[in-house]
Amino acid sequence: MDLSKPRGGERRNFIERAIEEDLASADGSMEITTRFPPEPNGFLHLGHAKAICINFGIAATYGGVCNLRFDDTNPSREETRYVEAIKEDIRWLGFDWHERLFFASGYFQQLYDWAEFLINKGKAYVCDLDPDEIRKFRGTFTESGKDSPNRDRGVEENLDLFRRMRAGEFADGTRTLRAKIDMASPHLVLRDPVMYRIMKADHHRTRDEWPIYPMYDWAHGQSDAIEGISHSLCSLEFENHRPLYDWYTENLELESPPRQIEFARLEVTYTLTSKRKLRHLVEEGHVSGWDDPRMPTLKGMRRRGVPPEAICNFCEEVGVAKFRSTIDMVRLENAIRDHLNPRALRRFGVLDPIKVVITNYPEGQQETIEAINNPEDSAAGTRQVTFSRELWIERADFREEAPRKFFRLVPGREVRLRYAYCITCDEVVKDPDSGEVVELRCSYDPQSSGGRTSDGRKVKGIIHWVSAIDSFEAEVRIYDHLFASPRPEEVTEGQDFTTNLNPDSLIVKRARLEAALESASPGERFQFERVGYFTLDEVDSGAAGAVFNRIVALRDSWAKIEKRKK
RNA sequence: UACCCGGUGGUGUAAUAGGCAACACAACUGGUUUUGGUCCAGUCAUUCGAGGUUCGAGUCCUCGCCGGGUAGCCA
Repeated sequence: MDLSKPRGGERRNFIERAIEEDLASADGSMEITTRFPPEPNGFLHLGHAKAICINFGIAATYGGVCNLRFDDTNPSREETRYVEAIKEDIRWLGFDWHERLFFASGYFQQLYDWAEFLINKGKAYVCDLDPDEIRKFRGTFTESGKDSPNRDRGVEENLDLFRRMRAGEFADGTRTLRAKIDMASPHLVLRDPVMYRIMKADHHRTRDEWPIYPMYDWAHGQSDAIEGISHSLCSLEFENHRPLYDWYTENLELESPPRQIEFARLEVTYTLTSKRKLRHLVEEGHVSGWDDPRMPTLKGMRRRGVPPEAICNFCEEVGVAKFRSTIDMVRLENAIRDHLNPRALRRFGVLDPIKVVITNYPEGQQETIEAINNPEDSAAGTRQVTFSRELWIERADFREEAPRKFFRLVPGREVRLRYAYCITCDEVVKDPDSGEVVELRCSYDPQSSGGRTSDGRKVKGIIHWVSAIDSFEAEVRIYDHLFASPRPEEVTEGQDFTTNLNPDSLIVKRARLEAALESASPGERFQFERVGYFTLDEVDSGAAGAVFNRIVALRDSWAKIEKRKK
């Protein structure tokens, strides 16, 4: 996907259509500017990726820019470390805000001045009600609210009180500045919303400069306006706030106010995109951290080995709409495979090794065999793999009793070892106590070099293998969905969403990998043939040995057949 | 019960000024293949309901039905 490519002839989503209408009616005088406005109180996840792709993508499509603006209006939970982490994640995804890095806290003075402007116009007042009283005065869905006793304070008194709020004269929570709109409005958000609250907290950027902080509604639209945002794209939960968003820009008498357009946030099966719940998983130790490869956080997916391009392609493919949909996780997995298939170098990795001895292959002998690095890309070249008398193959590629359509190794049957020889299983050696198969004694057809039979007989089964001589042992982590349920948030009453966690979301294997993998470096992604895509775990690989993460499995139609039979 | 927003195959997203419901994924068939991968071909919906306007409605109007959101000094 190329986000910078104008989509002239292509289909547009409802946001693009709205923008094109605005562009047309502005008659050349409008420049498209968007913004991605995270609150620095947590790490970015898959849901944010969609917002990032939309905002940066739209800007690129229409030749505009996208600002990165931290919405840091609530110091009680925001930290600089999140600012840095968020910047890193956005860059990793492949987007660049250039010099357009902003903070809502950078506008505190302008916001304050605007507040006085509204007070002077008689459109804002200082209210002495406490939070509980404000709630009671607000009324309900069906009953209108009651005016605050302070609603008709004079301008001078309001100004005086507001300045004293700003000077820090009052205790936290004792007063607010509220917009004077309409306590009888059917839109609850318009019933004299709070603009400022008193909060003597240490702000990550302005420290103790301000004892009052603007509310989201008062800060966001105005920040948009200051930055010249043309289209403020946000998720559906802000739809109810749009009348207020517009009220502020109207009453501030701003020219060319930004237009807010809401879209449905990304929802994916078998996972969650709730900051609060993800935090719970981390804090309760259900995962190893924010970067646990099973987490839908960008840090987690990065460590897992998911290519950022796949995430962007996925976001593009699933589209943008106002319908609250849930995307099937297989779509993400597919996007990952689609991106990796033409790129990832092929290697052999045996996850669950079982020893094979080629009884008619001379002891001590070995040979090197050429293997293709990527059949999808001839430029990727070839590599040498070692063949020897003792090999490892996948336990799943052997059955004592072959089910129907099982093409792999079975006593008395022949399979091809990819790029090497055809072998026949002659004998099964078991552990006398456990009955477990510990070794397969096979014979090879010396005429079948490269897997081609000299007599033209067909050998349908083909399996991967590694030599016992130069393969090495490594830990391989097989990840599955973090949750066993497609909709983890749906729980029977009295239960917690963690009851939906998938107990098998991580399975650790002691694998045997081909020698070429020993030089794997962080960030490289491989396809272990017939198994899946893997990458080196940057955190846990070390002197004690390599650790590989499975990014995603290969499609497995044999598994599908077997599942269907049950 | 007030207000706001939605409803197109199994899942999503489309459908230029109303003009043959398209694309992708999933599923199922089959083909190719030294990865049971990839790739290729085929099958799979009368658009929530009822009226109305119109030569013609997924698109426009009316009335319903169903789903989501909103009563933080969170964002």
